Amino acid sequence: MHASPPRGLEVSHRIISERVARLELIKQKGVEPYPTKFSVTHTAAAVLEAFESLEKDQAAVAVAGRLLSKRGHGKASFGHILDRSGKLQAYFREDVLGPEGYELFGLLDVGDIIGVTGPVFRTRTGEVTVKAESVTLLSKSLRPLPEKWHGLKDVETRYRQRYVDLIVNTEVRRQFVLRSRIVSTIRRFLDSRGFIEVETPILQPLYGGAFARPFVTRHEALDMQLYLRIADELYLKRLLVGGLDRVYEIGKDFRNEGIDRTHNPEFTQLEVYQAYADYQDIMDLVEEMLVEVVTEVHGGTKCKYGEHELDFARPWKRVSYFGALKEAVGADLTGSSDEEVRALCVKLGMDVEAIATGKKPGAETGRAGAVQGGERGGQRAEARGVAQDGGGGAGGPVGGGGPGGAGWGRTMVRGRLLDELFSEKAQPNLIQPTFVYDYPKEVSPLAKDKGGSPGIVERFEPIVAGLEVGNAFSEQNDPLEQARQFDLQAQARADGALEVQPKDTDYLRALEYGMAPAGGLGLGIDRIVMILTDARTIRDVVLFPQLRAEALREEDEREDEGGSTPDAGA
RNA sequence: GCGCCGUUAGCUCAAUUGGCAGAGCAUCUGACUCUUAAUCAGGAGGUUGGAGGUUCGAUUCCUCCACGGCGCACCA
Repeated sequence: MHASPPRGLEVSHRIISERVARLELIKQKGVEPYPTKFSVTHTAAAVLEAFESLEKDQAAVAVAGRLLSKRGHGKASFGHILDRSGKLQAYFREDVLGPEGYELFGLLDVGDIIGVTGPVFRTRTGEVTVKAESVTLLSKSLRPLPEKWHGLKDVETRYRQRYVDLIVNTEVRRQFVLRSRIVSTIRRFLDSRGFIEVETPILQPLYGGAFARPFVTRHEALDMQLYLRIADELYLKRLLVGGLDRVYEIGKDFRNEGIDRTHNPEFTQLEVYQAYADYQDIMDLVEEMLVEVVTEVHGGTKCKYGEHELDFARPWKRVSYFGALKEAVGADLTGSSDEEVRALCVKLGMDVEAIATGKKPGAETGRAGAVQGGERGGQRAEARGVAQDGGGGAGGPVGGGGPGGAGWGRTMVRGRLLDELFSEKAQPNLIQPTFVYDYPKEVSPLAKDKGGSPGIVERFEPIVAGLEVGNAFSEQNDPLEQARQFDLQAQARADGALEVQPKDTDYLRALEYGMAPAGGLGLGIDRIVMILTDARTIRDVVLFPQLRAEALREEDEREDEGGSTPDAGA
């Protein structure tokens, strides 16, 4: 499907007209082409499974699905039908169906949805087949399916018309079934541990819990502006205050940012909060949960992703943030000064000034891709906002004109450079499932300080195949400290940092009642599904990825179709 | 937002240096009662994504536009 549909439509229109003509013939025969119901006894897979006994008993089965192929041989034909479980061959004979029945079969097109009843047998070539004693048209198809051999490859059409993609590309179908199993396994895992699934507002008067520009919408009756949530975090932690000690939510977050191979504007995120736990407990939780998920979909802890053979077996590698950095750049930057970090970056050929001022060309890459779905609450991001003291975008909190690329404040350069170093040098090497823990405080203001380690917070990210798939920490539950962080953010906001969330005074009020110590986690479901289904782009694990509007000329098509009526089937 | 690449029949793809736009599958007609990329014979199907330009002549070269892919930026 390309922008304008022109000539091609004339042809497809011809094929459609032929099918419409056959549809009319079917109606003239008194056959209802769109009946309401068909009683199915077996799926295709069930027939294959139970073949031996079905054949012995000569039991008639009733199967239904889409007719994928027709191979006519005069007074007999073969065809395959596809249902939710797979494909099954059917055999149609005139002497069984009768002249009327066989004639009706002749009016069927590949793509029609039909029901077939009859006994099963094995053909001379060994394929389990239903011998049709009756055929029922269940839905007439008017559009031709893509070619049987090469299938549908055009990615644009595959995304725009996912329904066609799902019909003809079995691998795509399998992938989305797997996605569903991954999510249900996660639910089962958490449910069995006493977590309850909750639903918090998607339409929010104040957005928060991450550092991102939101989508803005409007409630007419209330006459107020609302935002689509960018994270669930602040609402879920309110529930901890309320005494729901183990909660989780799986839902869509919306971030008004660029689209690329790892970012869709709406994406699915799991957030989990467990009272009386810290980030170490959450690490265990993540390990155990993913082992269960991977085992469910792959039958073991191993999984291929691109060139890599991943193994999710416990225990995962655990490496501190500065340890990973040291391994990557050969220098221990723990407690390093701004100048030391800067000097190292210069030595490594990084454009320090550009990074520091937020204008670096062509860097900052690793982190970007990493987090969709991965990073929960955006602790780091908030930190960033806090640090911004200059430069960037002007205007209101939302929807201002600028790109939001405010310059990095002098106080924040170290954190920014560290992050850059980590994304560029350390993260890409972390292929096997790894926990990177103990992050610099500069980039994690909602996490709790690590006792005895100034400047470090209790936070970790699970990294798989070089991608951040989540973000977790021991939650900040000191209301006064949290208020200080909010005030710092307000400062950054005033300085023009578009992505910084507004101060959420109700959230602070909640914390003031007292929130149990807790560990929290955000896990990017899309990212997890990508890894477990060996998908290269997020669009392959999102059923209907966001695309620009298609130039559909529906009216024109309709008019054209009304035109000539080919001699087909007459 | 920027750069590069792409868009040819319903689908998958060809087309020498600018010289009559092709194939396979699908479709249509005919034959065929165990085929399975069924087979055999015959036919139809195109304003090469859109609009301009250069040229005797444009799928091919140039400009603009639309959509997509990749990269960058943004961001998670």
